[in-house]
Amino acid sequence: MARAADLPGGAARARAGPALRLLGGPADGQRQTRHPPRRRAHGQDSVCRYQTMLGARVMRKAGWDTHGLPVELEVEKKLGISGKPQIEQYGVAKFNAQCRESVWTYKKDWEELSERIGYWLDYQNPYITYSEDYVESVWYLLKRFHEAGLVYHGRRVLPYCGRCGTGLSSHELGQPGVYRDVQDPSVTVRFRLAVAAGAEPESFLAWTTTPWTLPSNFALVVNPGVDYVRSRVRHKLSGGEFVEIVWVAKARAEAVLPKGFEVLETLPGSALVGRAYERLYDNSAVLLPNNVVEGASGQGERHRVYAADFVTTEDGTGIVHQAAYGVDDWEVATRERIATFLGPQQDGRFHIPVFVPGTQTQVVPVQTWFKDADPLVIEDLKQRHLLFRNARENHSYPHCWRCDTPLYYFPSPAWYIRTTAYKQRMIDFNKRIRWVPPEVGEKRFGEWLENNVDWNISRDRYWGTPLPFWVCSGCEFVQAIGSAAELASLAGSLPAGFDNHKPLIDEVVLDCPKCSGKQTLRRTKAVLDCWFDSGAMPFAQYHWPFGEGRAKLAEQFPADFIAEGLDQTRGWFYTLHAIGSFVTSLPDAQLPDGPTFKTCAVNGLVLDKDGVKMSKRLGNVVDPWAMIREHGVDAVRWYLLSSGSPWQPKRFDPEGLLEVRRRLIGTLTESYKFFSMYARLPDGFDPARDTIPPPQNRPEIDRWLLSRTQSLVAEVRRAYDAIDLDGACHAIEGFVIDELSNWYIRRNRRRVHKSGKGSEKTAAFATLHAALEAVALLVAPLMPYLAEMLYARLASGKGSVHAALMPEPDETLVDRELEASMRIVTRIVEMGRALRERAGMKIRQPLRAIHIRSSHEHSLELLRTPFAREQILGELNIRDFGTLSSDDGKLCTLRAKANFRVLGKRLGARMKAAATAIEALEPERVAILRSGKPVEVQLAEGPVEVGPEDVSVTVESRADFDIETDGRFVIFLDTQLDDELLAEGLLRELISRVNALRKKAGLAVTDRIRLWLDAGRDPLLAAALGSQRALISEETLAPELVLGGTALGSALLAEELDLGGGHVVHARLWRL
RNA sequence: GGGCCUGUAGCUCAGUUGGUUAGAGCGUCCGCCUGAUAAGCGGGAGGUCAGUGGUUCAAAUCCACUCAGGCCCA
Repeated sequence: MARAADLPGGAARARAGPALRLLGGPADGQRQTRHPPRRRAHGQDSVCRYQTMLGARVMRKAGWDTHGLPVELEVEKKLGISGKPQIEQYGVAKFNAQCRESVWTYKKDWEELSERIGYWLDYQNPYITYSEDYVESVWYLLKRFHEAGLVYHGRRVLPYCGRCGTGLSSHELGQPGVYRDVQDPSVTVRFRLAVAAGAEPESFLAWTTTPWTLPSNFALVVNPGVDYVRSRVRHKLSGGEFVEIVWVAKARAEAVLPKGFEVLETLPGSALVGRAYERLYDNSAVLLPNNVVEGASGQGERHRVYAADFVTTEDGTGIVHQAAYGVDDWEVATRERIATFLGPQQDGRFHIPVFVPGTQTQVVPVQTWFKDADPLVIEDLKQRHLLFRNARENHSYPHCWRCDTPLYYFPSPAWYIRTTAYKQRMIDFNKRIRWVPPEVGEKRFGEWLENNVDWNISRDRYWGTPLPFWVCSGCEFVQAIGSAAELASLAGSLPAGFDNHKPLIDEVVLDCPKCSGKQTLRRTKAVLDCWFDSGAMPFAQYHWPFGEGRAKLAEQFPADFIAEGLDQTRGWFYTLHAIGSFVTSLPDAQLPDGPTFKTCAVNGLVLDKDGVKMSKRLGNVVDPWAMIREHGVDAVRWYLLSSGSPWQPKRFDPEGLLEVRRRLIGTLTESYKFFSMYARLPDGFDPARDTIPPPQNRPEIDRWLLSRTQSLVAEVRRAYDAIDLDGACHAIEGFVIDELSNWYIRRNRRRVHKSGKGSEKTAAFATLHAALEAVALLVAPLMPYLAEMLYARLASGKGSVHAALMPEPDETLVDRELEASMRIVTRIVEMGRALRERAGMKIRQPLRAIHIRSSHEHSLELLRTPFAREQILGELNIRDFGTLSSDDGKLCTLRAKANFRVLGKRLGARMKAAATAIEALEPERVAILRSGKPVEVQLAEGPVEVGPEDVSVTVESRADFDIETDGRFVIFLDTQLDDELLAEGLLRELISRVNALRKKAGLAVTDRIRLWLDAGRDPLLAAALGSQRALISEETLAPELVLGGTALGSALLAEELDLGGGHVVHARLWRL
């Protein structure tokens, strides 16, 4: 098969047409190799192949996504180390070298698989996200973001492993075994009101399973819309009674408070907001600068009640303790601009001791592991009568998948891009993207943009694009670096072996321009979220804006088409959109002000046959190589693209591949074989040499197939244009199986069998050739291999099918009347077959006549054409049309049925009654309706006029002989047989049996035989044989035919053939 | 926990703006055919349209909730 590289100019084909600007989703040798077959590659490839065949120039630059945590994890595994401390110990330089190497582990396999499945990409000149040029482009982009004031430093709450000293990605949280049932404290704590209303102690009650976070408490939150009760509670103690006042959500009071509590007051949560309470602990823990909201720190008061919608009354007290170790908590802190304390730091240990307020009583010493603080805190609260309830509970809690350590959430420092600043621009641009299917753009992606939050672009890891931000240790001035040259000039010189990755880059120290050279700038330690790499590819793949990058991008921006999985909505689709929407706003970029990609085709994941996601762990992954070996690439591609909406998950069932092979591929190749077998014979067909009758001089059946072929071309092109690959598949499948093979070829076999030349035969070959060639071209984007094979043989000398132009429908060949006529023919034939079947009349037995009735005048006209007549009589083996007339209603009872859709709108509630009345209409009145006039129907509410369009008329048989009807036609057969018809039937049966004998004897289709037949004392049979010697000879390829008498010598085969109806013939045959 | 999507015959999937008896292919059963076909023809069985409630003359279709699965985000 032609490969990208084989075409003139390599992958970028120099053609006359406009460019299709494709953004290839990055290949990802690390993760995707040997993964389940994705539909993306096939879908994207098919669309591009189609565009190429329309004459477009398609750039097919391959790309490698090379950075990121998955790469690091793979290397950790390979080295047998785990976690950041061990990586540092191993050496970041060595570690990153391993990562760089590891990316290519599967390169060969990936390329080979792509090549094999026909995923047409240029691997000669791919972009690689870790390359110097790529990273430099990314730096440039980041610098532009920074210059535009869109980059800031803040914090984000992430699951953290204190032992490994690292945050975990959500992907890692999804690992099996991360969530485990464990027993944890479940405590309800009293937060004393700063000002009690009465003499009795008064508290807010809050519940937590993480007492170690209590020293870091900064606020309580309530749901403003929920009712809270102020209750008096009495506790029986050994020494007497203890009475107190507590606040909980009204809905939780029964569950939380002891029996006999007394509700004193009910208030909505909103009324509690702002109330102050006494802090549980003093600590001198780090007061976090609240960088998420700039300049916000300390504006909101600590230890007060705030409102938050996330508070529910499903568990706890309806009042929630807030510490900066939770996502919601952190949101409250930033929204309310509250400066927060942190007890345990990133190593999971308390760095500052915790004291009882106003005392020197130390509750939690320095270096305490966060989980070990739980009992210390509980014991202290108990001592101070602040523990309302102390219990333990089983719940699901996340653990580090590497080391089993319980995780905790931690507000980690992070760099952000303020995407919210140009959110509206992204929303507007999204409306200009053509999404396939549209819902993804409107809903999933649209709503994602509506709810846009700033993009956290930093990762505290090693193998990634280093963030090009140098920060002053003194004044926090940030210097963004936009190129290697800029860095070199500011630094004076770069270390030997500098490669713009960690760790060497971290040694580059710059002078702070703000602090007059006294302080130094050091690079922030983090690396870039590798999704930024992916989203930057439109620019970075050309090393924009350096060198020739500017010119190349101008040619290729924006992209016409991208395709990826639905899971990329917030991945690649978003990062492309977010980066592109910013870059196009830069005047000096000189790019069209619009979206980065114009069309986006989304496809679903492939699941296993039980609908479960494929994963190595479950062992339900389909090996693409094994599949291809067994079924072939074309079957796999067709299967994945032909069933179901491509954006929906696809259940992968190998049985389906078998079906594709049997039905479509089998039928198509056999159709071709039929053509080639006869065309290759000496008196066969040569399109170059033979005088081919022009279409208008060919028989109707040929013109029908030519017409259908053109209609198919139009339909398939429409489907391709709409990126409806499923639709294209179905149109092609229907044509090849039903029309080309099961109708045209079957109906025309005899024309081709005829020996010698003739315009009839040449016309059949030419027609078949045209249809097959069109199919080869139409399937080329979907089944590249079979298409190439067919095209090479059908159109030798014209080159690769993938370099050919997609045919355009030739309207002059389309004959809609003829197509309509054939549709009627097929319908009559189907009904005729059913009648024959029921009458016990085999097709081989000729019948005298078929009678047809129809009330559709036009249908009758179409039936009266010689073409329809020939097809029906030939296919059903009937001598003649009997009566062919307008339906007089004598054979059938007419019934009317209400057309609910039309009538329902008009009648509304009276619809039901009308339907009943219409069904009860007398046949005579139905006949009036059928003749196109309205009738009046009586309903309880009064008369209603019913027009012909308000009903559909059906017919029911009432004849005493067998008829068949589809409501439009009524047909019946004359099954009376005379000797002549019987004789012909016998003859046909005989010929069929003899040919079966030939096959049984192992003879080739072209072998000639000597045939001896003896009808014994069967006068009818004898007469039939005697009168049709020539026919028998011809049909059985038996130039030597002997009837009766003594059979000579030993035959190849001798059998007694039972022809049915008591007729038996003895047959012997010899090879000549 | 949130957003989006999906749930229709044994399997893979269609099912138009709500409208007649819910379809196709495969599989299965019965019968036929078998010299282009891992084919073809005729007929049959097989559905509480995930469930519950609602709107409506009318719901697979619209609404709400529940259950199950998927993707993404927490």
